[in-house]
Amino acid sequence: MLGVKKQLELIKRGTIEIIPEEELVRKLESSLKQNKPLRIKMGFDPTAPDIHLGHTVGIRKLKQFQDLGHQVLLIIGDYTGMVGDPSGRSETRPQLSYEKIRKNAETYQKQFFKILVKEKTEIHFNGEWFSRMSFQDIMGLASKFTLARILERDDFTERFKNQNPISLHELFYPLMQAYDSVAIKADLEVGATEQKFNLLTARQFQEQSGQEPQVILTIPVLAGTDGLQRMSKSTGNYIGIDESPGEIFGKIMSIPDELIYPYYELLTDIPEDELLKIKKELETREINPMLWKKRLGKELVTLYHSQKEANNAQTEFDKIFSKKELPEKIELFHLKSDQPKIWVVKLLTETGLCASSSEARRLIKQGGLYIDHQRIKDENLQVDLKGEKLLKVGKRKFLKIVRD
RNA sequence: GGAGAGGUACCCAAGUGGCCAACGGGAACAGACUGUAAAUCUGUCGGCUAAUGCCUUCGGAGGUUCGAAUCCUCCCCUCUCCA
Repeated sequence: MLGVKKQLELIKRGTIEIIPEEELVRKLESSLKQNKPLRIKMGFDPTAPDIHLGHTVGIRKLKQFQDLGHQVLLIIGDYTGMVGDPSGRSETRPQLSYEKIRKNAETYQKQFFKILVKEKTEIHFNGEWFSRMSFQDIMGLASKFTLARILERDDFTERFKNQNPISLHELFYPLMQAYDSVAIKADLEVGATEQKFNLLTARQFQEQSGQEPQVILTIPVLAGTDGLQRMSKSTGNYIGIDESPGEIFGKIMSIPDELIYPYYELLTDIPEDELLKIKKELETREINPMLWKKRLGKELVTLYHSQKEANNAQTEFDKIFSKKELPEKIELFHLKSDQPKIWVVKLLTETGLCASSSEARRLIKQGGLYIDHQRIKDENLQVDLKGEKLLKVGKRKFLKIVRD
């Protein structure tokens, strides 16, 4: 195991706060002395089936701890997921069914280990302890906290001030997350900055239970591909680590230029000195930022797929968007029809390229449709179905049609 | 339980009897431009229709009216104050 100083240096990279830092130093020292790894906790609520880049900021931090020889504990919030974390939220989260959550939890577990080492990771569902609690237990937990403390939180205050509803069950979320730490005796918990309140609550609970309180380590919240809101599935501005190389690469290319640097910093393993160089070049605009974006896309595809696929993704992108050529592979659609011709609009809806006829008409009027490289302007066109037809809809949808 | 305010399209948000398929903004989509699926600009943005047009929509259900998102009745939901 590395020395305390060296460990601390690594741990601090890319973190916002460590509270309290002296305690972490002390914990690291005693861990080293007793050769006993620290218990590092992070929780995830499986509210969507995918792990996205936003999650990986924390998971990568865990990986660091893992590499340093500490014990990583993942808490899958099957119970907290049903409540929905109000942190940073301006409205109540929709409540998910238990089945849905368990199902998401399965895909989560698979995706975690694209980053973490499975054998060295301990996974717990918080239903393990919550499902066994009686109403009495829950009341006991609730009695340790006051309304004033809960309402201190910015998100609740905002909602209250704006006269938005706050459901009672949401007030329990911090208590549940805090209790998780008690249940697994965490030494340190990693969470995004907006989690600070929940993380701190755990310290209080642990102390009251006679445990040494956990150190909290906060990491930045990753902005989504829109550059405005935090990355999340529900706002659709996310990049899932299980997505195809082409999608990951393309989505990276769609992020605003200002996001290039933060993404490098939080999502890649690029060494410090190179980071500085990138930052400088982006600021001075010496180089077209697109180039840095492409490299970023490649880094990420390499991380979650492979180097080879990363190269392919870039080649494809260049082909389609820079050179405006065709992609390598185009899906073939078998159109069932006994007519030799078909109305364009119908063709677009039948193939699922457009959701409605109106949308298809619009698209054609706007010049977004090409058939066999010819721009189609006539929305009444009857398309001859002889042989194979190549459709291009908008910039990025391609389809080959063949009549069955 | 009492008094008041509110529920409008994916989101925010105007609209208080016909000029409303519903202002504006965001998102999304298309086009132009750019060595970016960035930025910027332009356009589109309920459905069906070649089109004049037709059909469905403003929390839900009824009603008044030639005509309702707008008025009335009941119901559901949210917020505020009182208890």
